[in-house]
Amino acid sequence: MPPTPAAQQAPLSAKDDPLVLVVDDDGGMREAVADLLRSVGIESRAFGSTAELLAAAVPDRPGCLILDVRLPGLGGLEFQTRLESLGIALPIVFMTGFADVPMSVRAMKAGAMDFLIKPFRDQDMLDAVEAAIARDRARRRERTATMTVEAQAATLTPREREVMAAVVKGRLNKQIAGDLGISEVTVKLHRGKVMRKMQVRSVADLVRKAEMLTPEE
Amino acid sequence: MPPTPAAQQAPLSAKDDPLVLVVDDDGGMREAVADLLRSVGIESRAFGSTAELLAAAVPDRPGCLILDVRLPGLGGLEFQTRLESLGIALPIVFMTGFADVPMSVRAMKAGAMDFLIKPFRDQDMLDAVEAAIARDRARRRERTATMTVEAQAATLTPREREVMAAVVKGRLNKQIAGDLGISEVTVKLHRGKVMRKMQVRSVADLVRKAEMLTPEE
DNA sequence: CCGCCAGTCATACCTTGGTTTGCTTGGAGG
DNA sequence: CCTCCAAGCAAACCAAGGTATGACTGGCGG
Repeated sequence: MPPTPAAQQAPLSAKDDPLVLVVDDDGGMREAVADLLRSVGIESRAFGSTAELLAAAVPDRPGCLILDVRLPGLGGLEFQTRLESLGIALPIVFMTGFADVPMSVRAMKAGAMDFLIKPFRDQDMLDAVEAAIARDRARRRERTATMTVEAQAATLTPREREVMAAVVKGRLNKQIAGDLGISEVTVKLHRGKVMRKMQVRSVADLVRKAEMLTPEE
Repeated sequence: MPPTPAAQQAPLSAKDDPLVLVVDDDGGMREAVADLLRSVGIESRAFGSTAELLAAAVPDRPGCLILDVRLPGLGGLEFQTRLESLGIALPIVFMTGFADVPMSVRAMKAGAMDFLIKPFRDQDMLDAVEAAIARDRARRRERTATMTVEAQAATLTPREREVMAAVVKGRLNKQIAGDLGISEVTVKLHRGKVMRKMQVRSVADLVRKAEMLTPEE
């Protein structure tokens, strides 16, 4: 990073450092978890309820959620469902003092990273948090890439989109021209524009990018 | 299916109908589960232990495993790990009379479909089994497709493999020739063979097939 | 009303891709 | 020893991809 002036590196601890959000109605527990995380250099913010968390302006950083299952207002499991319907895919580590098997299974089936019983071993929590952060990092990378491609695809005209779809399907220019009822030159023209707008130089790369656009799976 | 003679449809109940494997040391339980499954038209086989299951010649059909956690010999969870290391990815539905949260969480983290407490509601078991079978079907489809591609790729010579990799990367024939220190005509020759052996007619299809071959993810 | 832009086409030209034919070489296996 | 095959090269040829120039239309917004 030679081009970056050293002076501007001052607020280094941000943006890409993980931030863990802790929700528990027990202040002592919040403290304990925060201390534990701090001991391994992970920053955290604590909330007494899910409402508090939703009200707060949470910075956009990789991280995870540590959630008590038994919470005032809507419980941890309902909150998990709620977050998903809001399109928030932050990995969740549950913790609780009172839990039964069906509850933990439900949480895990809904995608929770872990489900710890209080009192848990520090290392178990740290392992879970570490795994959750790693997953979130991966998810964010994936999301960023997808959004870039979507932004590029958004600049395409309807016709260009049609042509791109056909090219990705492996159709020849000649065939595409026939399908769309236009001349081959025009197809080439659209095709060229697609390649430039999608910022690829080979059909192979175009295929890979196009596959990222709300396709099969 | 007009071309298929009706007479040959006799042994219809096989090959693609689901088969559920039940392992429980309690004979009554095995009976009950088998009856339940039969009531919705799902065939099953019961075993008294994991050893028995391993010893048996299980037909290759879509299905799942219903496993008691507490088993003679190695327990259900260890068996789950064991199956995975054996490359057997049959979805597992656990059931048990005695279980704690950590045990269920461990099972779910290891990929179990569900974890039911005896006595469970019939519908819960049926839902779990249905979901497990659906997953196994999807997995088998995926696996079949991958194996087909792998079989095709296996017929490629080392050189052809190199050329294919380069083509999929989007390299031009000219560049590939330079990279490999051979002439462009030869590259075209290999390239043509690759297209035939992989049974594709467009680079787009080749890219998709190549992506299925032990790539990134 | 005018300009912009998506969309269309033609002509011409060049680059890539792809096949065929024919020939060479070197190693593995019957 | 002879055959088979992966691997290579050349010449010639045709098909497909790609670009540039220039020109026309029709709709939409200022």
